[in-house]
Amino acid sequence: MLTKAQIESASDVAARSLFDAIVDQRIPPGAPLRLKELSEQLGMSMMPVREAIRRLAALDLVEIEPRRGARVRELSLADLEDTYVARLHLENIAVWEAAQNFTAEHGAQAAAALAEREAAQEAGDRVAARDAHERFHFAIYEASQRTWLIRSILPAWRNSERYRIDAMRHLETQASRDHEHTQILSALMRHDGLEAVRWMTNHLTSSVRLSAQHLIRETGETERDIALPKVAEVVARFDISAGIPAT
Amino acid sequence: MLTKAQIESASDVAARSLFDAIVDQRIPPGAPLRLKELSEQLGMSMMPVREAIRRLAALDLVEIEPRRGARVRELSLADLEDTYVARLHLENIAVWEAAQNFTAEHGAQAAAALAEREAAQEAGDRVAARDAHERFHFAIYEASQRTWLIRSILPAWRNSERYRIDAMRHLETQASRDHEHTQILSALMRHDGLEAVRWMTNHLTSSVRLSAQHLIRETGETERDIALPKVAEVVARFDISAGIPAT
DNA sequence: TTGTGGAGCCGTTGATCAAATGTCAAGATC
DNA sequence: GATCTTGACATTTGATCAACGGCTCCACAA
Repeated sequence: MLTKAQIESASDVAARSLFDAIVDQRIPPGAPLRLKELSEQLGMSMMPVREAIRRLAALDLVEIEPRRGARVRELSLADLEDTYVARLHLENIAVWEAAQNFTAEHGAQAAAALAEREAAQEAGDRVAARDAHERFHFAIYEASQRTWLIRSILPAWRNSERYRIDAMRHLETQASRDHEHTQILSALMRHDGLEAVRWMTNHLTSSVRLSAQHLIRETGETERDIALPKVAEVVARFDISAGIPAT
Repeated sequence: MLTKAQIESASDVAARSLFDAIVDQRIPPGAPLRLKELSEQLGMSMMPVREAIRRLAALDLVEIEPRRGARVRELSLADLEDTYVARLHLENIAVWEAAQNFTAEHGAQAAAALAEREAAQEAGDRVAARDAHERFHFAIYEASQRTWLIRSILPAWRNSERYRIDAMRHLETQASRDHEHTQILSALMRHDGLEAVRWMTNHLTSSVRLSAQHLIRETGETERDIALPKVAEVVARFDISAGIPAT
């Protein structure tokens, strides 16, 4: 029990609200974010809204032009590809290092988040599902104990959330993703870093393919295959380096 | 020539000014950042200062406690080690991928920044030297064309700047660092990714050792060796993955 | 096509509100 | 009698608000 609920400042509310609205595309890509309009909607002054927008700009979800205001960054296949290439690099490193230090407590936290995600999914609460999903992944990365590495993951993660909207709605893909999640987790509990990396790579690769298909259907952007590193190549990098003698 | 100098907002000025002051330790670790005090010093209102502080908090240079204000994050050997482990991972990937796409123009930009850095060093202008150094490294990373990867490097980079203060003052270490810089650049111009990674790893490893020595001397923190991955191990990871057949 | 005027909007300001801490004195306890 | 605890008050400081000033863009006319 919390002795005192951590107060949520007006700009916290605004930032959360705007983030959800952008990720759910209730505010579509390219749309301008008018301070006055948003402050009236949220029942607060312009300043907290302004600060919230700056925070989202730090995550590159919105673009700010000086004296011109902010607008939601456009989505593109190139940005999607770039985002997932970064995630593949960063999150595989985190998972690899997490495998060595993974404790039962890490496992419990991750499993709890996973359960919450599925419950929220059942209940149709997309925001809660997204939140729990993020907690699952980062509970895993926490085990790597690489603070700066974990921090560097967050912006790309948040950006990729913009592409996941609706792309994951179908039940069969959802089941397959749940399978990947549990496989990653169980590999980590066995301290099998290589297997965890393998499943993580599969997880991200299948995510980006679904997102790309959805984006192409939705926006009519020219269809092309996204250029990701091969799964075998990614995994091999970790596999072999494990056998290097410590000079 | 710029057709019109990009106007610099008050918060831009404040952010730059505070960043320099923190990195140069004119505002020491642990010191509180009082809005009123700083706004008077900088000759502006509290709000731009507040925004600048929030920006620095996004880089984790300062810590914000709600309703309590901000203070400069403390330095520690653990944080130093963590920062450089992240940098080793991230910047080696960037350099590796940069090698493939490196053009003469990238090389020219990087070389120019390097020259500026040495000139500023001669002139004793530490801020300009730091700025040029950052431009050199990021000119290289730009060649990787991995936007999100490059973005994720910046926070850890900026954090490591806090530890470099004065540690690099001696001429002989400076000369050795210049050598490393030119070796990285020339390897990239030859598209020799492996050699570039090797020099980058040396570069970061020697940087972190100098910074650690300085920190131990300065703060009297318990001396211990920092735990970094072995150079051979880091390099081998890239070496071998290059030979993986593209399935 | 180019110049001008007006409307809209952002960035900044100074003032106000509210929370948190430090101070100080009175009372309780040893 | 000395020390610690407790509670209210005052002060400091961050968070928010409403208004001002200046820049940008668009429409319209020459």
